[in-house]
Amino acid sequence: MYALPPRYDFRRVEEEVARFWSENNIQKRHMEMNKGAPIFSFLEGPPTVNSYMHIGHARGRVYKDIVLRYQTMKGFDVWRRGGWDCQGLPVELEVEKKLNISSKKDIELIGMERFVEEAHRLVDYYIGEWRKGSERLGLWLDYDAAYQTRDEKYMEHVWHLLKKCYESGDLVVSFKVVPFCPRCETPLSSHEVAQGYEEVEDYSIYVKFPVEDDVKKCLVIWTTTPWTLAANEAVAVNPEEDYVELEVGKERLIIAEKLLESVCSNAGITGYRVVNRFTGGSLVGLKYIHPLGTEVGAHGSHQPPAHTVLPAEFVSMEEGTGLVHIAPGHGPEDFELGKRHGLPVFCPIGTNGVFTEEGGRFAGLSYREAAELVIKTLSEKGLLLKEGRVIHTYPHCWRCGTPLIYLTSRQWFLRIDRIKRLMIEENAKVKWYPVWAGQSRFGEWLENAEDWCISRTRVWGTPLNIWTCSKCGSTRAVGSKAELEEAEKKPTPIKMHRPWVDRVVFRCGKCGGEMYREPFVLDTWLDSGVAHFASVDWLRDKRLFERLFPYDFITEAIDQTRGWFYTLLFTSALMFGRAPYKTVLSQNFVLDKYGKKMSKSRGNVLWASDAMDNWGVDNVRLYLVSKAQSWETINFDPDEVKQINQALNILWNVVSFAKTYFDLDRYDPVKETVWAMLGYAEPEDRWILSRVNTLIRYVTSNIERFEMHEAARSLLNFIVEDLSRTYVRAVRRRFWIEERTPKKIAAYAALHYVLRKLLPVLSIFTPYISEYLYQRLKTVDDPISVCLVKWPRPDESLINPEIEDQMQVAEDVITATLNARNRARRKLRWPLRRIIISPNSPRAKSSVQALRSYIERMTNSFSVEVLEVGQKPSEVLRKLVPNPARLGPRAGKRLPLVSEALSRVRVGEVQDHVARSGRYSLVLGDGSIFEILDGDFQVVEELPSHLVEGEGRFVRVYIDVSEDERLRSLSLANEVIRRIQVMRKELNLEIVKEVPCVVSIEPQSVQESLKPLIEYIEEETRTRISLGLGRDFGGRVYKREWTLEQAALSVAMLLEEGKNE
RNA sequence: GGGCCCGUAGCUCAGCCUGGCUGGAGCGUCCGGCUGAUAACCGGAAGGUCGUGGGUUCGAAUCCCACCGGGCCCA
Repeated sequence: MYALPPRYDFRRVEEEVARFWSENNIQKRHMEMNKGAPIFSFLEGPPTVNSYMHIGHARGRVYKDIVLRYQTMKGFDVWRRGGWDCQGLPVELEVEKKLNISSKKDIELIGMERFVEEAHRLVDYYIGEWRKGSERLGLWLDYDAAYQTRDEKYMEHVWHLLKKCYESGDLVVSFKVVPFCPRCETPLSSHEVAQGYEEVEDYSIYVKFPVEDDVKKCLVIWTTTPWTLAANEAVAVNPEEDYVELEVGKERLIIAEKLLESVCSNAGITGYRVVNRFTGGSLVGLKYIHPLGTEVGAHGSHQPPAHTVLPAEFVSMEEGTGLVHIAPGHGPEDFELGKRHGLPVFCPIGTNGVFTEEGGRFAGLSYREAAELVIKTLSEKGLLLKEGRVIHTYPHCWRCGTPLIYLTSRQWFLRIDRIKRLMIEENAKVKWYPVWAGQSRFGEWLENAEDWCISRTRVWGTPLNIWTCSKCGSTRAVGSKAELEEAEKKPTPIKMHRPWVDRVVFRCGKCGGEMYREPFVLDTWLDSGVAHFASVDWLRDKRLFERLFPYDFITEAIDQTRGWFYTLLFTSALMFGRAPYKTVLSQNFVLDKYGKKMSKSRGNVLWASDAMDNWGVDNVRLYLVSKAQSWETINFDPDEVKQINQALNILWNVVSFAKTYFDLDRYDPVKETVWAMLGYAEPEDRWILSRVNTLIRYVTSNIERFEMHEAARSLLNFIVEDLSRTYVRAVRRRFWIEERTPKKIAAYAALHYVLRKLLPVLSIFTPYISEYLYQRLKTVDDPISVCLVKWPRPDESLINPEIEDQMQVAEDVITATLNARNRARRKLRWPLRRIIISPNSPRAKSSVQALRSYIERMTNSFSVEVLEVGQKPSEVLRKLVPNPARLGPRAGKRLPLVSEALSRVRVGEVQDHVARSGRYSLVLGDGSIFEILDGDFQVVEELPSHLVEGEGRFVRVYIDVSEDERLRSLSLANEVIRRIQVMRKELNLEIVKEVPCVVSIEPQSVQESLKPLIEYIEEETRTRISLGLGRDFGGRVYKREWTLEQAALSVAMLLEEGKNE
C-alpha cells in the first residue's frame, strides 16, 4: 500500500523518486519517448567546468529543463545533447591554483605537459560534479553523448572554420593595440573586456609639455595613466575648437577655452590672465619637448610628426584639457591616429606589464611602479601641473580582476566587415524573449561590433592552426588532425593540444624553410561559439546537423549577449550565412538576499548543491521560476523558499486526504471516472473540474510565451486557493459519509481527475514531488512515470465559465458570512437559522440562487433568503432623525418634542406625504401640530438586534443570530462532536474504528436536550454513546472534561474492553 | 557620455502594452476563529506621496517629457 507519510519531507521524496527513476530507467525513457516525432532542437550552452554549479547556474538550468520537459510532453522528439566548455583562461587559473603556481613562467617551469595533464584531470573532475548536480536538479540532458570542447574531434571544427576563413581572407594577422591582462599575459577580446568594467581610483595628472621654440609656453594635457607618457608621441587637439593661452606667473599654458574653468579649478590655477585665443587648427604642427625625452632615450630618434601637435576629431570638450596625449602603442584611438600621420608605434612594455630595455630609465619596472616614478620625475622637472586622484570605470580582467593595459602586439583577428550586415539581418529574424534583449541590446552591440581578436598567448586551449615559415614568412592553415601527418617533423603520437602540436614542423612549399606554428591558442569563446556544428560532429556526418540546424531554442544569462549568443552568430554567419538559433530566452542573475552580486571574494556565493540540500530541489526550482520573470534579477531569500515548501505541503495534504479516503472506500478511478459520475456531481465538483481545465489552458499559453513565472504562480495559486482552500473544504463532509454513496464517489472522481491533470503539468516545475504523488494516484492505464505522460490538454467540455463566475460570488457570500459570524461571535459549528443576501447586481443574484444549497452548506445555515438587487431585509428599521440645522431655528424649544414625534411616526407615510405635497403635519406630544418640510429630516436605517451584517464584493449578507431550542441543542451537539474528535485524534485512533463512550453533561436539563441528537453524534464521531450513565466500563478508559459556554462536559472513551479494572 | 531594464504596502511581486470601478496578492505583524488534510486551515485589521516634478486628458500607477535612485551593457 502506498500510504502517505504525514508530512512532506523533500529529502525522503527526492530519495525515493531518484531511486524509482534509476531503477526504471525513466530518464532515458523520457528522452526517447517521442523518437521519430517532429524534432525540437535545443543547443546547450556549455558551462565552463572550472568550478562547481552555483545557484545562478541552477536557475538557468531549471529554465532549460522546464522547456525541454514541456516540449517532450508536447510530443516533440527533443534534441538535448549536453556540453562542457573545457578550455581557456578560467580553467587555467583553476589549474594554477591547484598546482600552487601563478604565472606563465611557472607553467614553463613545471612543463606544459604536466600542466595540460592536470587541466584534463581537473576538467574530468568538474564534469563529474556538474553532471551529478545537474541530474539531481532534474535537468535531463543527454550527458553520455555530451560534447566537450577539448575533444580533438570537436577542435577540428574550430580548425576547419579558421582554415576556411584563412582562405577567404576573414582571418588576418595584424598589429593592433589590444587590452592585455598583465597577470594572465594574454590579450582579451572586446566581449571579455566588456565583462570587466569596474569602478576604481586612479591617478589624475595634468602635465605641461613645453613648446620647443618657447619653453615658457606649455601645452597642458591630462591623463589617468602616467606610465603611458613614456610612449607619448604626439598631442592631439580638436581643430574646430577654440583654445586659449593663459598667463600664470611666468608661465603660459595652452588649454581649450571650453575647459578653461574646469581645468583651473581641478588643477588649482588661480590668478591667470587670458593673453591669446586661437583655433585648435592653428596649433597643429607645433613642436614640443617630450617631457620624458631624456629618461627614455629612444625618443631621440623619433622624427616629426612625432612630438608635434596633430588634429583629431575625437578630442572632446567634455573632460581633460582639450589637448590629448597620444601614445600609439597604448591606445586604440592613438594607434589609428598614429597610423594616419605616420607616428612611430612605440611600446616599451612587455605583455607582463614590465618595461623593456627600450623603456630607458623605467626598464625593469612594472607599469605601476613606473607610474610613480613618472610622476616623481615630472615633478622634479617642474612639468607636473597637478597630481590628483579620480574615480572612474576602468576595464579589468574578467577572470582575475587585474586592471588591463593597452599594448601593441601582433594578433590574429576574425574580420567582421564582410558579415556584419548579415549578422544584423539574421538577428532580426530571431525571436528574442524579452524583445528588447535582442532588438535593443544585442542589436546595438552588433552595430558597434569590431574585428574579433581570437589569439591568446596561453596554453590550455584550442591551438591556432597557422604555421609560418621562419625563412620566407609564408603561412599555411591546417584544417584537420590528419593534415598534421603531412608534417616534416612530428611527435608520436600526434596530439592537437599544446605542447605536442608545437613540435609539428612543416616544410615550406615556397622556399623549403621550416614552418613553425604560431604559438597562440584560441579564445575559448570560439570553442563554444562553434557548438552549433561541432557538437554534432558535422565534419564526419552532416545528416544530424541538417535535421537540427538552426536550433529551435537556446537560453542563457544576459551576459551571454556579448558572449555565447554573439560568438555563435558570428561563426554561424561565417560558416553557413545565417543565425544558428530561432528562439533565445534571456535570463538574469541570482543575487543574494540583500541584492548584492554573489562573488567568491564577498563570500556570499550559494552553491547549487547546498541549496538543494537545505531547501530541496523542487522548492528551489519552483522558487527560482515563480519569483520573477526570467530576465529579471532575483534576490535569493531562503525564507521565501520555505514558503514554496509550505505550498507544496498543502498539495501533499490534499493528496494525503484524497488517498486516505480513496483507499478506505477502494475507490476505482478506472471505472468510476469523472464522466461516469458527472450526473451526481455537486456544483463545487463541476466548478473545480472547470477550474483545472481553465488552469491548464492558462499555464500552457504562458509557457509558450516563456512567462514561466506566471505559469508557476497560477499553479501555486490554484493549489492553495482553489484546490485546498475552497474545494477540499467543500467536499470534506462528503468524504466523511460512511456509505459508498454516488455523491461521495462523484467527489472522489472529481478530485482524482483534478490531481491526475495537475501533477503532469506540475512535474515540469517540481518533478520529484509530482512523481511521488503521481505514483500514489496513477491507475493501471497510466504510464509508469509522470515523466512519460503526455502534456494534458484541457477538456473543453468541462470548462464552464458560468459556474466559475457563480462560485466566485458564492465564495464572496461565504466570506461575508464568516465575517458577520466573526463579529457576532457565532462559531461556524453553531448553525444559523437563516442568512439574508442582498446582491449588488443581477448576476450576483442569479449566482446566489444557483448555488443556494452550496452556500447553506458552507455557511452552516438552515436557509438562504435572496433579496432583490440592492434591497434591504424587511426587518431593517428605518427611523426619522431631525436635521437640527433646519429645524432648530423653526422649532426652537419644541425641538425635543419634534424629535420624539419623528421617532414615533411611520417612516413610509411621512416620506410619501412629503414626496407628494412637500410637507407633513406632525402631531407633537403636547398635541400641537408642526409642519415638516423636505430636508427637515433624514432617514436612518438600523438593523434589528438579531441581524448582523457582513459585506462582500458582490453582496451584502445579513445573518440571523436568533436562536431556539433546536439550534441550541444542535450547537451543543457539534461542540460535543468536536471534543470527541479531539480525543480520537489524541489517541491516534484509526478513522474507521468505532469506540464506546460515556458522555455526561451538567446541568441535567442541558443533557436532556441532547438526547434526540445522540444518533447524529454517534454517526459523526463513530462512537457508541451512553448518556450520563455508569462511569466505569471495566476496561481501560480515556477521559476528559471540558467547560462549554453553558455546560460542563465529560467524555470517557473505552479503549480496550474487558481488560483489567 | 550613450543604450537597455527596474522603482507600487515592512519584504517579495501583480496591475502599465490597450488611461476610467474603492490600486491588488503572498509573506510578515496584530486580533479572532477552526480542528479526523492538523508542525495544517479560516476570518478580520493595521499598513501605500504608485521614486520626484511637469505635461497630455473630463480622468494618469498606466501615455509623454525632465529629473532622482538602483541594476546591467557599452564608451
